[in-house]
Amino acid sequence: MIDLKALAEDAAYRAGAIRKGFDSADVDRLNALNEGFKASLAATESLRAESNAMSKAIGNAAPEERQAKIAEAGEFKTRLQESEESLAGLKTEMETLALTVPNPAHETVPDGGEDDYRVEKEVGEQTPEPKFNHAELGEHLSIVDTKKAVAISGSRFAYVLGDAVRMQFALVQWMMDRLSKHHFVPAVVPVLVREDMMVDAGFFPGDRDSVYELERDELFLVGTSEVGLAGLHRGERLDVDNLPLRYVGYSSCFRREAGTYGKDTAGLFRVHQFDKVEMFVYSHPDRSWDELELLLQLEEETFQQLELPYRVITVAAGDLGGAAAKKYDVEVWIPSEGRYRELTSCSNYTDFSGRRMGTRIKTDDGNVAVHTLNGTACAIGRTLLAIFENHQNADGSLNVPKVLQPYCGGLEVIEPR
RNA sequence: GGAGAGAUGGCAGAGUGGACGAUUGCGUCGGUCUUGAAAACCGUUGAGCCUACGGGUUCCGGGGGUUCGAAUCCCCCUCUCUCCGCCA
Repeated sequence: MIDLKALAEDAAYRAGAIRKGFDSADVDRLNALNEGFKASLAATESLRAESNAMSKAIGNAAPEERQAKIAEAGEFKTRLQESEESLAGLKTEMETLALTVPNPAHETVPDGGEDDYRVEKEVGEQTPEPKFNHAELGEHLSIVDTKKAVAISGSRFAYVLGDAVRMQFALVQWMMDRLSKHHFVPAVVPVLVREDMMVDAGFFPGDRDSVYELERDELFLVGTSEVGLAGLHRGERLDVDNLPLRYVGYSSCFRREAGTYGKDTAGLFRVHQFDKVEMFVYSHPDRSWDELELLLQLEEETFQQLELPYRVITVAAGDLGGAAAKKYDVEVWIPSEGRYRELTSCSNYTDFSGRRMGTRIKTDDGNVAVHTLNGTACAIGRTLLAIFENHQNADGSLNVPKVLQPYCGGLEVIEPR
């Protein structure tokens, strides 16, 4: 949820929403609705005050006066009801529209759409094209099987097998160890959540099509553990002294990938179900931009230590999604494709989700919505795939990255079985 | 899945149609006393929204309803607990 007051009064805030593609006519319409709502609220409340006073008077009235007063109050009530109905109508209209307004882009975010990102840095030397692409290598080493998965679940599912599974849990354990040094509290979160949780976390109504719905139980399968982590302090007031609160979630993630037919059909890159380690931070508003830089730094270190060449981009305003005010993508070099592909990202949602969740902090200026941030610690499927491509030997065997070897029982090389 | 009980402020727990935004206890914060602390005593202490900053209004799990008036009565939903069944 955006800050309606800021949208009306703060030109920069308004401009940030419009840069994300929101119609400026709708901003005007929303502001007008808000004004109308406030006027109607004041009118309704003063009628209500009158009505309350009348009721109170009945309680205190002498018995012989009661009937007359009750009749009078009954007549007055219809006026109040009319006013209440029109107020409710305005409120619904305003809230429905307000929910569609995106969190304004930060001033450091470039204009434009998907292709208008800004490259911040490139690190590492691009690996030459390997013998096998990631999908081929997975089959070659019998550590990924998509054909069998298709038979039981349809396209975009995969089995991860054998030493790849050892690497998967090595990645998880390694991340947990590293993040615990930065006081991230580990969390395994619910992957089935209610609709209002999807709204409050900032995903609905915008991303509804990309989420699996279990209609019979009125539950939704989350696309990221971020949903569960964002809901952890719903309705709470957090103590300033405990901030920042950092969590690291682990869960399976489910995505419908609607509208991506024909894209990335091979291997693990784009599947309906994958496991992910996710960072999530509750921050004081004054500190959230520093926290974003920390998340980025942690993500970069991951690829430095895994010895994967990468670059960092700042995503352009039009490609940010509803909730993020700013987002970095960290893209790893995929030599078989000759391009960088997104492996992790981190975003500052500022107060967008905190306001919906009712997660607030007590400050000298009263209670304010907490800022929330999230960042991918490790999207496991894509990380495995990047390792397949970048650590492949000429003979088609695969080197286990050095930092993961201790977590894989000393395993150094994966050979065909 | 079946049967029953419940949901009230930071926590515990009263309140069953008008005096209740809510008794009380604990906790919180401030003070008295004390070299300091504890104890004791005195006081303080929920949140949202609107505001011409005087105030107004809403909130007792959520949503509807009855009534001039609802924490209290009625309906629906959600959740929690107990017993049975099932189960990693």
